Amino acid sequence: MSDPTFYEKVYEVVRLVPAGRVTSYGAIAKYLGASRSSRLVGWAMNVSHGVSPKVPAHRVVNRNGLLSGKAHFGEPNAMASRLTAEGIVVVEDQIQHFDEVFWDPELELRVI
DNA sequence: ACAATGACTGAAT
DNA sequence: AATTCAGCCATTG
Repeated sequence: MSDPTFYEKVYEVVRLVPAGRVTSYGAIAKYLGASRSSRLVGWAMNVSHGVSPKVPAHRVVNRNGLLSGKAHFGEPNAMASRLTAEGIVVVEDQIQHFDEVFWDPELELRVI
C-alpha cells in the first residue's frame, strides 16, 4: 500500500459504525468527500480482509440495503448471520427496516 | 503510461 | 414503476 490514505479513511469510518447499524458505500464516500468514488469504498473493503483491527465490512451494504458484498465473505451466510446477531433483520439478503438501522456518518459524526 | 477492474450510484428509457 | 445504461475514480497488471 504505497499510499493507503483513502483506504485508511474508509476503514476508520467503517469501524465507527456502531453494532446494530449499517451504512452504505455512497454515504462513506460522501463523508470522505468523494461521493463519486463509491466503488473505491467497495474496493477498499475487498482489501480489508487482512487489516487490523478487523473492519466490520458486514455493516456496509449498498444504498438499497442489499447485501451486495455477501458473496465476498468466506461463507455467503456469514454476512447475514453477523447482521442478524447484531439485531438487524435480514431477509433474502435484504435488510429490513433499512431506514431505521441506517447509520449516516455525515449525520452521526457531524459536529453537535 | 495505458487499459482494465470493481462489494456503487444516479439518471435515462 | 421497473429495468437498463453510463459515469466515476483509486488500485493493479
